[in-house]
Amino acid sequence: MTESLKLALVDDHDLFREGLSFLLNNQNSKPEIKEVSNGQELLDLLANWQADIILMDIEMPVMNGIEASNEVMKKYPASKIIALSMHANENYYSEMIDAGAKAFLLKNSSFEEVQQAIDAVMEGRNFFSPEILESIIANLNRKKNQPSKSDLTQREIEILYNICKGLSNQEIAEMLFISKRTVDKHRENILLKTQSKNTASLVIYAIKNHIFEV
Amino acid sequence: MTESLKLALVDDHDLFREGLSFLLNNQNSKPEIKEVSNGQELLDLLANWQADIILMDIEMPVMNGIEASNEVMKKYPASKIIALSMHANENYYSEMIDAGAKAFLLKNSSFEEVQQAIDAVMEGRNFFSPEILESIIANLNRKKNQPSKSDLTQREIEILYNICKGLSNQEIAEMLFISKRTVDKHRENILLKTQSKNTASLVIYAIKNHIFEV
DNA sequence: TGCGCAATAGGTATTTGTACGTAGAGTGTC
DNA sequence: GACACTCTACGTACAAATACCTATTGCGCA
Repeated sequence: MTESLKLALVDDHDLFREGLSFLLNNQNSKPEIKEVSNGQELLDLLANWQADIILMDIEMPVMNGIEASNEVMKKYPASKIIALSMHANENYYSEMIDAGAKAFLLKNSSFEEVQQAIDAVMEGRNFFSPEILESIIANLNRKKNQPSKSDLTQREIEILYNICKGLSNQEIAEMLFISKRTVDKHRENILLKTQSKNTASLVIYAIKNHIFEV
Repeated sequence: MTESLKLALVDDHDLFREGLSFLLNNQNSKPEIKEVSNGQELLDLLANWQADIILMDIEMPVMNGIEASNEVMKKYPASKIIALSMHANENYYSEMIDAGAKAFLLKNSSFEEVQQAIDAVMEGRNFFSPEILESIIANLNRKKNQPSKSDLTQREIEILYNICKGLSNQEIAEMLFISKRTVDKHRENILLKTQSKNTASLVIYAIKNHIFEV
């Protein structure tokens, strides 16, 4: 008899996890399932139990799916990670794929798609929800038309984060022990890089790009 | 033999719905379950099939849970609505309760809590996730300490919306065919009412209060 | 060793936002 | 008819943000 599939479920929404776990348990081929509610718990789990497949949410407290995937792939490069996201957000899937995810599903996928994704990654293939594929194609076209301006430095992200918290340049300067003029300059550069024209669009950018959470 | 419980599941995330439906189906008392993916579909469904309990998501396309609850309670006042939300957002639950919801669960509740909520509403009681209760208490204290300043007029919401889109007061004035000084004044009033100190916090407020979507 | 880049900082000018006044016209309500 | 509230608008002043300059330091990479 072959060993059953070992499957880790990583999601902070207990109800979602419970439901999915139940669905997975009621297939013909019963996998061995372990549930955890964030990336840190996953790493703790994997220390003693090697998963074949990891179904991983992205937005999670303590350690999110992107960090967790990076860590997992460093330590266990053979892991098959299937990302489970709420939204077809451009940044999410590119970061998750960079981090080593083999498949990307939306939470409004059907369970059939989950099964397809599992089959695919077990055979070494990739799998993406149709919505994700659309979004990837759309992005490819966009990126060809305009040079990438969207990578902020760590310092710039820090400044932007504090802008979103409602701090003025003066206040940010005091907090970071640098001159207000330096913050002015950073802010100017951030506006340029993000192609925003004022504070309001800056904040929207920060939220869309998960630099600031509401 | 008593009739089985009639239960409507309203959520745009198929996978979540499938999982929950499966869990509900595997209890001792099997309810009759119908699934729909937004408020409009729910109303269509109820026209021919009266549900005892409606498990309803809040954030949904086409028609969200708040609008849907309002409509449902107008037409079928005996309905027992259990709200299922992603976040413990103050505005959400107060609006859902206003709209007639009898219980409020978070999606990181356990399935046991779902069962408790169903039992509670069937007996005419209310049920809230512990996190929601905490949040309600916290809000009560806040509201007692400071007079309510948070209701913006329609015009103010319109101005705020356009601020979030990155428009300057001048541009908003031109768009609405009013003086820039009037927009200045509106903006000032909005800052006051929302207790924000600048554009950045204003945008955050707008997003938190669903005046602007990212 | 030279190059690019991130982080720092200043000069200067203009635009935009914030703050505190006042006030009329319109609407709905008690 | 008095009152409350919204939308409109202006005066004035100061604070903050935006725009376009230059420039030094340090660090890593080719």
